[in-house]
Amino acid sequence: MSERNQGRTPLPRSFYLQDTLEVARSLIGKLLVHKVEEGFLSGFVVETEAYVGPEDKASHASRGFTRRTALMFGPPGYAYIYLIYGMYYCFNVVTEKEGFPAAVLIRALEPYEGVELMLKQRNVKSLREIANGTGKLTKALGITKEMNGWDLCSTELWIEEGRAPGEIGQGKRIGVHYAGEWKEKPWRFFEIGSEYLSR
DNA sequence: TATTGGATCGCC
DNA sequence: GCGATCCAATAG
Repeated sequence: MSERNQGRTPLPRSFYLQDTLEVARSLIGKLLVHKVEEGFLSGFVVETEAYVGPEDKASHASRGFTRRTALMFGPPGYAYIYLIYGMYYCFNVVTEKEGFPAAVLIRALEPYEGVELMLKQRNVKSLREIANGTGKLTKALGITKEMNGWDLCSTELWIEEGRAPGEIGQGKRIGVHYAGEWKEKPWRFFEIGSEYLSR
């Protein structure tokens, strides 16, 4: 590693190489960190969704290999970020081996470091409003399309060991009404009882 | 080149 | 419950 990172250790690429559902479940309790000029902006992951393979009609990759979805077909451990509804960014981590399109969408965080700056960037007053939604957490952490394709095994934007998660719940994915039978898959994971979940 | 609609959010 | 706002994916 060319640069010291104050002792912080990003999860290894082997973590993202695992089965996508396993990654989605294991991410609960991990810490997503963005290093900025002012310091660190971070939060514990409390809600995720898995998008798995070329058949999953809820996944962008179901349309095949395109310029947009190329990252999902690539090697694991990279950020897949896209603009939605013209205004908000969604942050995903690419999973599984190269050639198999899959990713995990991070839907909500429990704020940890840089709370004051995140409150300011979100223009809200309470902790629970900072990152309780996928478009909200990217704004809070300052994640933009510029970071699409960034290596998460790096010292700028990464995920590291966080804390032990509480009990983990599972349910249907949100906002994928167009996906036919695939919208019924229980591929959303969340920490039961967390005050920082979306919706 | 033109059209369409979305892995959302905040305000009415 | 609805409009914002823009880009990728399609169709032509």
